[in-house]
Amino acid sequence: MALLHGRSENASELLFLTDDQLRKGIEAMFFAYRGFTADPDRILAKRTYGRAHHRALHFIKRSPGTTVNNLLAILGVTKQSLNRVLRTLIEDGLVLNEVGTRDKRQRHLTLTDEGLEFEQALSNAQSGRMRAAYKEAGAEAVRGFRTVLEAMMDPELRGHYEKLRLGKRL
Amino acid sequence: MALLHGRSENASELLFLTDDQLRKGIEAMFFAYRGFTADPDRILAKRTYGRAHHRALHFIKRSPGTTVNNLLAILGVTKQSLNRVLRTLIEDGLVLNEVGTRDKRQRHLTLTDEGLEFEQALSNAQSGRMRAAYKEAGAEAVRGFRTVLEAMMDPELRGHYEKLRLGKRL
DNA sequence: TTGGAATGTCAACAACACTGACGTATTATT
DNA sequence: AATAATACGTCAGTGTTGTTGACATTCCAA
Repeated sequence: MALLHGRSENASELLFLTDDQLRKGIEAMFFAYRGFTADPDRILAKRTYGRAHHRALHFIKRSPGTTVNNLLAILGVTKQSLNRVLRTLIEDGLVLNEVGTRDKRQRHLTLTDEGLEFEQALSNAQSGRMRAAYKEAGAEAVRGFRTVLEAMMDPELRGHYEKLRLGKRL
Repeated sequence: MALLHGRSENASELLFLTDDQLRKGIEAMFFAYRGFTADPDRILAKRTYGRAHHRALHFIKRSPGTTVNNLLAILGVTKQSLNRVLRTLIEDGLVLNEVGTRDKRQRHLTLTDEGLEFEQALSNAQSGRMRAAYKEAGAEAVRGFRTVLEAMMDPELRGHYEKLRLGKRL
């Protein structure tokens, strides 16, 4: 009896690992990511910008003075792809590109006032929906949300995420 | 005193709604989504397929016999965009395109045996990581994960998600 | 001084999205 | 029966974002 009970308890405990549950999680990620990007996308479209511009602005704001190489590692794209995006942002006066003082090969990236303003508009749009979702779901659900997301990251990317979590200067 | 206590309790309860917490959530979504798509992307690249093919295969498997219009609503793309993907999948013998019996204007989409096999390979790759994340995070975290994701969806898309959750015939 | 690292740029290409226009069945409405 | 609406497919053009590959420049370090 104890054995049977143990078995059934084990089964119910692992019920969240069934194929059906995993598929629901996959679909939830798909649909939620659409919502996640929908609001900033609308703002970006007005400027002929795309998500790549948003991502660059976000991480430059998060780590002001970051180098191109660091940004490449975080974004996970080629330098050619990032360069195209950075060039337009610099040309449009949203990003500042300064030659490094210690190592003059490096370029330090910072947001201009206009860049900060635009990033804020994007951030507000995106975090507005996130805040509503957090509020609706509650603190405990949010903890679970973040726990699962962190477990889904590539270890290497998790490194970048953790670093950013430390809350460097803004 | 009671008032002050009430205030402080309220503040700690809402600590998960700070700008910093929201930003962490945004970054978690970004990095996790990269991990979410990384494994299937590797398989797709071998065939000159992309994520669009994966999504089409996934939802055709999920709702066999679905129509093009229904798929368009779920995927949220234009018919031109979907058509390009469907055409290659049909040409390659992964998807079956059958004229409707009740309404001959409609085309019913189904996976062939080869399509099922390929979709399974993609699904295995993707749910492998998801399973590991679920296992690591635990059942309660997974509940929270899904709760927040569902709250982040567009209401219209949540409708599609809910329908799919009902678990139609496979 | 030489090698390598960091950065930038040019060109070509592919996936995937978009708009707009048009054609063809088929079904629904009047 | 004529007309309108629906479902689907297709052609053409455009834009964003990613990729490779090749090459130049600048600068640090051995």
